[in-house]
Amino acid sequence: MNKMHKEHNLTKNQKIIFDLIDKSPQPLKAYSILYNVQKKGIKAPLQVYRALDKLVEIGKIHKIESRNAFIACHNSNCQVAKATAFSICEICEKVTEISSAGLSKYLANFKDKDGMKYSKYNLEFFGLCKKCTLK
Amino acid sequence: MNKMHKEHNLTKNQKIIFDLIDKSPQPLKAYSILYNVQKKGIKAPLQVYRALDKLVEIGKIHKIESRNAFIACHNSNCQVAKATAFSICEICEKVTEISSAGLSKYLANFKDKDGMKYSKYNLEFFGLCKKCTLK
DNA sequence: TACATAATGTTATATTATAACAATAACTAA
DNA sequence: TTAGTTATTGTTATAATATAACATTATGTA
Ligand SMILES: [Zn+2]
Ligand SMILES: [Zn+2]
Ligand SMILES: [Zn+2]
Ligand SMILES: [Zn+2]
Repeated sequence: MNKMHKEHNLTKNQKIIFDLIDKSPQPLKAYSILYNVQKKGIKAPLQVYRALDKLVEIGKIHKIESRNAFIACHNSNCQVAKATAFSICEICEKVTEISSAGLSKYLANFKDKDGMKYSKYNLEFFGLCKKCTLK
Repeated sequence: MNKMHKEHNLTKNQKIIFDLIDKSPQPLKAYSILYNVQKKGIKAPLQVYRALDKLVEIGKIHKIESRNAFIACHNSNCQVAKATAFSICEICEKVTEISSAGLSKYLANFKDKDGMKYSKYNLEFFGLCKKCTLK
């Protein structure tokens, strides 16, 4: 396998599943992924979930928790899935990863009154996207 | 009970389920709730989910999305479940609702580059609580 | 009253996710 | 190289989370 790239060397299943998610304009759910990759030999839910777990772990995809769905990371700053923010349209379900230096900085530095130390966060904003606002 | 909330007259099932969640020191999952209220005559998952949906809608409880679990609101500022923030310990799973005027203000005013208008957000911080840090 | 709305009870089913175990592939170090 | 180790895969079964559909009962309101 080609080792020239510094990117993670995805395995066969991981690559099949990442490519599908990466091409999708909206988040995909696990069983929809399964249905779409069955022609490529991935037959069981666990094969999908294992690839998803790994892809989340290395930051290639993110899970949209409120939707149980997965989206490819398009934010080059975000090597690992430890600081994520998304906007979600409640009508058309369009999801966009938010890339804001100000927001990242604010949240990375946030400290609560108990002095708890945070290593990770996930933020989901909900509202109407531009398109749906005009309707 | 928190009187800052607008008083909703909870129905019988809603009250049984809210009381259970309110007394719990940690978030409860739907089927654990079901198990615990069966002696009070609530027999089916749907009875639990319907009460949970309503309680979330009126802001008496919140769903911790990353855990599929429910916690009572102890934040008097939080009339409705439109602006929520939690800290979650990744070892002991202790969850605390964050009440920070600065954070609320920052997030309520946040605007992304597409000019999307947000009506709601949910933020989950992950890390180690004080107790687990000392171990 | 009569109508509308909300909540309940019940059965069945859909959706999301993991357990357990055997086999293979890939990586590491003597 | 070769054995030991770890990661990944394949497979079957099952657990955990959540909703559909429909009949009934309670509550609010004109
Ligand atoms: Zn990202
Ligand atoms: Zn939209
Ligand atoms: Zn609250
Ligand atoms: Zn802890």
